[in-house]
Amino acid sequence: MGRPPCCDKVGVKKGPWTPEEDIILVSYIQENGPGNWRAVPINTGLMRCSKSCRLRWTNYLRPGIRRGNFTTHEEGIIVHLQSLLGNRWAAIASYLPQRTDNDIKNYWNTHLKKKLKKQQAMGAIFAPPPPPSSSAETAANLPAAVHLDNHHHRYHHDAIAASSSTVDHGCYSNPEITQHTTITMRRSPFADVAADCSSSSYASSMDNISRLLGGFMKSSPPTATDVKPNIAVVTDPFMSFDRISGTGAELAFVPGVQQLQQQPVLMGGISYDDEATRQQQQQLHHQLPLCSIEKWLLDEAAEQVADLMELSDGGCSSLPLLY
DNA sequence: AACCGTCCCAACCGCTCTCCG
DNA sequence: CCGGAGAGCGGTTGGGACGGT
Repeated sequence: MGRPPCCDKVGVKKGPWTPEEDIILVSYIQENGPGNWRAVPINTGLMRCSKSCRLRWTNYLRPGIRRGNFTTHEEGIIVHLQSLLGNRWAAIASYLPQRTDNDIKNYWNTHLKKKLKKQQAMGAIFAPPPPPSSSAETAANLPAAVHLDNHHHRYHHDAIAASSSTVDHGCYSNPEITQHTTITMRRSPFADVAADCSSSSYASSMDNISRLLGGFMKSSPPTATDVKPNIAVVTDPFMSFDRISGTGAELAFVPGVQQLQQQPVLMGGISYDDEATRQQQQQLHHQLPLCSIEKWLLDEAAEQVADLMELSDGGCSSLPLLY
């Protein structure tokens, strides 16, 4: 233990970021892409530690961040995922690419926790809802009305997290599978440029500094079209919950529609185009019943994929990106 | 108007994970 | 395999905004 905090150095500035600092940071990332955070303060002259730069970028400056009030739909997703995954905010955030884990965490701590407590006190405990396909009935049962305003959902499932979560949700009936398997999906820092940002504070009023810098996406960071070939759309919704032995496997998927491109799903250096592997995974799926929350999410995902396709057809430049 | 308490969120802290030599 | 460095994640906090008295 004991590595000294990176921000303990003398001369390292703390506290709120100024617009000038933001612009410097964004300009640098525009040129060099995100990553290698250690080099950022050195090369930019920012008196900030690398961590602070990364945080500022991921939580505030990166394109596509949606600010402002959470929709009831987003609330619903957060509540369900929290019960499923526990306080794994990064995992939850991967379902809401326009929101940062920090935002979700804050929203949970300041709003949803209270809201749930209140509801529980009133005896109205959130129960896993039936799939939304049952329309009006479903809407009544959901903690929040479902508005499909988030077009770019990617679905993340972490079986380990779910099974080891302190929240006993009772979704997984096969402990052997849940114990040894994991899937991790990460949102791209470049995803969802087309988010509509409503904002009020400094940084929000800047509407993301990146927007001020018109051609932000022009250089090294992967663009939507750059990355698009790595997105595999999986027809079988069960595919989406692949259980792969080991850790660190990353799989991109959008369940419920035809495969858009015949590309291997290559995430984190692991390719899933191998047919034998695929079949093994499918076998695992069929051993593993989905809980209602997962079903709900999958059904919802199918609808969102339709939105997604519409968007991409409609010339939207910000398809979900994965890395 | 001044004070006080509460709320909210951006940012920090510290731990864990992952990668690489 | 091991250790160090960097990156990522979740919990916590500081302080500004806001509302009530």
